[in-house]
Amino acid sequence: MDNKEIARVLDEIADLLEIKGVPYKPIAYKRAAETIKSLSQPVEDLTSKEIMKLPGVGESITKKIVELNETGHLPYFEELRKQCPIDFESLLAVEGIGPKTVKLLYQSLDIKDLDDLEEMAKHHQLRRIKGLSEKKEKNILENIKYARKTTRHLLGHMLPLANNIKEKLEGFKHVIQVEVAGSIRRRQETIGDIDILVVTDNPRQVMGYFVALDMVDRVIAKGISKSTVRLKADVNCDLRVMPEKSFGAALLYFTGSKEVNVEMRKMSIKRGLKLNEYGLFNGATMVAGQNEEEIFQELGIHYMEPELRQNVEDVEVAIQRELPLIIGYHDIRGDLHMHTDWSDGKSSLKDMVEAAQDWGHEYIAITDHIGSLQVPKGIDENKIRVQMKELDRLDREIENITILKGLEVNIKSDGKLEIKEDILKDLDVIVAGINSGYRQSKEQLTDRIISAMENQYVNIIAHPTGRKIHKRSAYELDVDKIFQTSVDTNTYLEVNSQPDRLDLRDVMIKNAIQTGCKLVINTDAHSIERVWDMELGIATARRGWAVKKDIINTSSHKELMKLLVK
DNA sequence: GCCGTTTTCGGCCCGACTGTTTTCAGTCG
Repeated sequence: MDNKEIARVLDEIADLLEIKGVPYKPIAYKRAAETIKSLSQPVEDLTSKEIMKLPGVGESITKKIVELNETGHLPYFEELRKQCPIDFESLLAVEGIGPKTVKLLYQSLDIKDLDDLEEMAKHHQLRRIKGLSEKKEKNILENIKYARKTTRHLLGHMLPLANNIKEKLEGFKHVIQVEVAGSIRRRQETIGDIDILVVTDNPRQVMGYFVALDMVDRVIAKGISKSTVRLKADVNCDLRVMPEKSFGAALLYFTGSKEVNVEMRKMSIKRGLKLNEYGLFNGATMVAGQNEEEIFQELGIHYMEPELRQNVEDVEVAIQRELPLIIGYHDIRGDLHMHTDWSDGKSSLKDMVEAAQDWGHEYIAITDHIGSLQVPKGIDENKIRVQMKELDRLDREIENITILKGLEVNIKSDGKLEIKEDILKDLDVIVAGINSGYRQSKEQLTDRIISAMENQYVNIIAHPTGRKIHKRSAYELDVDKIFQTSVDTNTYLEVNSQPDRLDLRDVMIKNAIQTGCKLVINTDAHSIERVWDMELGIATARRGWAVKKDIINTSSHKELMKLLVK
């Protein structure tokens, strides 16, 4: 069983125990589920002893994980489920419904899923239950609609929207300070809602301004300290007003993650302090709160970059003061995977170069697709020579940026490259990727990538796992083998910055780096606007604990050219 | 069920908001 499935079982056990009213165990199962979810390797590959060492996993849960791995079944879980056969995930997705209400609904009306719930609500059965009411029934009916269509949104789509709202607030006279918090600040690859914090001298005015912004669809709640709106982009946005002296504590708290918050509060208690969204307190005295840095400092632990605030272990590493100095947003000096209208791109060569210059790149590689069945708009082999001359001309014409000549080539299903090799030796950068035949076996796909890496001209493996968020999962690969071959052959694995790819993803990046791999962060941009996706790739690398030296395109042009020789 | 710079037993994050609570439980973040 893979980690996701095991975590799901543990999660559901927690829900089931919660409903039965068992105290504390649900928290334990939830925590274990979180640990398994964030694991960078399959738990199947671990021994019992190793599993037991994982945070939040003890003897009892270890036994259950091993049993699941070995037999695919867990009688303990199946028994619990038989006692209450409820679709928790969908019911708990309804705003305002928690475990207690699920229990109440099940016991009084035998409600097991969203359809049951909607049926009963429509027929005004909920209001008859003691503890519920007409108002609650109406709320539930309204919220079912959102629960049904709630999907998480891509970071790449939400980040510009959040920044736009932030800018509008910054321009409003009563706003003193404003920051985007929540999962966007952690740069999580998908986002549930947008959280924004402000300091203001006039909360009422700010709230009025906020709910009237042109991107707002409707107002869900409007108060002096908190307002929630539904944006036209089909996502909720919360605005909270905080006192200036608490801004850092609030930012820390509203940035999360939840697990990190819980862990930091526990840690504060151990130090005789109390941490909440208003500050860090010693008795009644506030010892820190205006900014995040001073809170970490007072606690005597490493400052945690928002991208590193994922789980309990991150806090533990911060306590040990062993967090790495992760790559910065200005450390990247070039983009080695870009397309133009010579193939399937939308912008001209010159426009792409100028966009890259605007971003601040010192060098870029133009890597148009070779024409093939999959990429009918690709550049044909004769035209490559013409483009090469054009690139040389542009390189001379445009100052302060070096243009490298490259290509993106398809790795065929037999592992060979879809191009005659004699042309490759005249190019600076070869990006190879799988753009067809994802359905092969794990062995075949692994061998395909490995034989591409063994090709003397291939420098970069593009979007190595092929996943597309919300569309398709990563293909099955023997990643250990691929990471090792990457090290052995000086072939670099890409962190692709396209909003729905972000591939390699964070946990994989962490693993690759531990194996000794060097990576490259590329945009794979097909138009000038997408040159700015670089920020998303960097964010992903930061979440994967990458430092500057792990990423080849933090090098100068001169150093880079050495790295591109196999 | 897990865990240990108070602990192998006895705790387990915290505050705000909502609804219907007449003093608080449930939910959320």
